Amino acid sequence: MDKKIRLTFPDGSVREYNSGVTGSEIVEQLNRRLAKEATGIVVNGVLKSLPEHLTEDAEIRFVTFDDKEGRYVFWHSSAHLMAHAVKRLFPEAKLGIGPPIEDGFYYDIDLDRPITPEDFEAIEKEMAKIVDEDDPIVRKEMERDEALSFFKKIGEDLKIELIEELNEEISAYTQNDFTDLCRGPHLPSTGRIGKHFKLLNVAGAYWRGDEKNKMLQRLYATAYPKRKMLEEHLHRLEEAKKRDHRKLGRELDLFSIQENIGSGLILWHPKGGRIRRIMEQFNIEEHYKNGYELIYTPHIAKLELWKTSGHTGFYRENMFSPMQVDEVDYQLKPMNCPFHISIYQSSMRSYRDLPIRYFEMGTVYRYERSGVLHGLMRVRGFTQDDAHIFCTQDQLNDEIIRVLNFTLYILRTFGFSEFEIYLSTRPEKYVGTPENWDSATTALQNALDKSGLEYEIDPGEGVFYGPKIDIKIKDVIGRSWQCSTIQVDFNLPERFNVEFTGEDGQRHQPIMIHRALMGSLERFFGILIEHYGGAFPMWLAAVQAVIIPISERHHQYARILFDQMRQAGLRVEMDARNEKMGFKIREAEMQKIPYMLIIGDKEVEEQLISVRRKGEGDIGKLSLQQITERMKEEINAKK
RNA sequence: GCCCACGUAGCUCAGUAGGUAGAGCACAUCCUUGGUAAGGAUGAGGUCACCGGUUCAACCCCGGUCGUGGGCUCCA
Repeated sequence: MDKKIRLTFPDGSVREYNSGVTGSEIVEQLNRRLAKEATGIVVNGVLKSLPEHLTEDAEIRFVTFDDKEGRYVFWHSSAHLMAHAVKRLFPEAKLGIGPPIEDGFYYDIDLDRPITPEDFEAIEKEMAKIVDEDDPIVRKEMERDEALSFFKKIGEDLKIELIEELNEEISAYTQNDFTDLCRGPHLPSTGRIGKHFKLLNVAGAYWRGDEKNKMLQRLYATAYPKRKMLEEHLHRLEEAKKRDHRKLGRELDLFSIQENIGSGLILWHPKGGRIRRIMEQFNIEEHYKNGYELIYTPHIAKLELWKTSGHTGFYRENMFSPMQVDEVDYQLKPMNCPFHISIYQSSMRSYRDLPIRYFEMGTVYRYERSGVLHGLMRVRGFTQDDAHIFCTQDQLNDEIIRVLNFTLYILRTFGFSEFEIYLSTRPEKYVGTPENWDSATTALQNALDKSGLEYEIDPGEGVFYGPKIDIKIKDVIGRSWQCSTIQVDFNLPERFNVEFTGEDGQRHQPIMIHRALMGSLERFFGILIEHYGGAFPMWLAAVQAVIIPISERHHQYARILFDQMRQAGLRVEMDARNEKMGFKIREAEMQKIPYMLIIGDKEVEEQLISVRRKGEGDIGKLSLQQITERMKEEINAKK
């Protein structure tokens, strides 16, 4: 009855409480502000609801929306709130799962009638009503049979399916007329959620992510404890929309995708083409510096080649259909590797030749299901900065380190500084010997350790032919994109019987590394567009400066400047249109051109140039030589 | 591929109980020669994604196809 328990707080202090005290009670006494903000309590490392009773000595800490765990609770309860509202409006709706996600939460709902954005308001209204009711959210533990009969009674078939597979303790949370199967934890009452929520969109999602299952309607939404936070989040979404590479691609005339050409096939317009050329040139030069040889290979080859490589087996669903030429089947290439191997095999290789590093800007075609295509990010024809390294076992370690450093150098030059790195190890189905896998995995891991970079291990996530390192880059608004991949391959050397002559005069099989740094140029370009919001740094900008003569009598001088700057290798244009200066400046700003060079009477007379920097405004007068130098410095600094 | 939504001028979007369409920007011509984010006038521009059906009549209703978007799944 009067049992006391000792609770340890994060600052190390220890207090005594009556056994059975709840988190809510403790935090009420402790700190009124925290009491308002706390969404849950962590007891000995386990996240729990505030109203749960504590009966043992423990270390405790309260979590708020500022903590990951706190947000989890907040959004989880928000998901229940939304489901509750949906059930009130559509009692026949059946509930799937409704977890918190990165920026909010969703709930999968089985309902014959499609939910449309027009319904959002009604759902939000009902949610607000439930918040006003401030219904206590009560946990109840259930026996399996009890849970089954309860959810059967209320017709929640999908929940039944979940219960049948549950091994842990079964619990449900009830708020007023709504009960949901749930592990929890939750906020103490619906009023604690507040009204700063918003339904964002609705999309189809297969029950349990399996396309053989029924398609449910997934309602996405978000919620925040404060109005301002919700507004900021919505603002971020707006920002992301503004940066959308598909929108910018059109506005800046970089590329297009056209119906009569085909889905997932990119047309690079002149400005996009310029930027691509710069990306390629830089990339190729750096590859030469790093000991690679540039090669070119065809876009199609006999189907037989792809049988040898095994692609017709394990890669079949991603390949375009073969075409017949002179009664022989040919295949559009989905990868470059077999060609690189064929070049390797065009003559005898000695251990003295290794490592051999073949590099290609290889254009490949892959069949992607229509629903997954997305601007430049997911296409059916793309060009990879692809390379294959053939080396000995002894060289593997050094090669991986080289590749890793090279990758990071390239990515950093393009303006990315944050990375997420994953090491994927041997999956259940694999080729090669466990010993080879181990040594290759060790080599990858050693390289990562030496680099001093943080990385995560994805156990069993390797490709069947070898372990790999994937590098994701983070863009300015915090989204991550996978571009680079470094993969060890035990499969192809075996299939093609790739060999070299060793010191001992015997034939040996080299190890093969596949690697792409930017990955797909198309996708990398898309990421760059969004990363820079279309305002490319000088070294990448399609147009680095536009010359703006104020009136026709300045054209002659402007023309001379234009020619000279072009001669100096700068990407300059001249806006000789019959428009006012303000108009031309506005346009240049919107086109995100870094420099505007204004030429009027004063400039002609003084033989100077008025320089306006995008986003900054007038920065004064410079001579042709000064502005040329300034621009070149910026270009060389690649900033 | 699947679910939902969408497809009107180069772009952004109006539009009609079913009677072959409209704005702004962009474009062309003319006027204007203008100092740091939109000068003015006139004009041209559309098989209303495509194919079929219903109807006296379809951009609108119905079916199919293609494409786009949000997701599922997969991945560079």
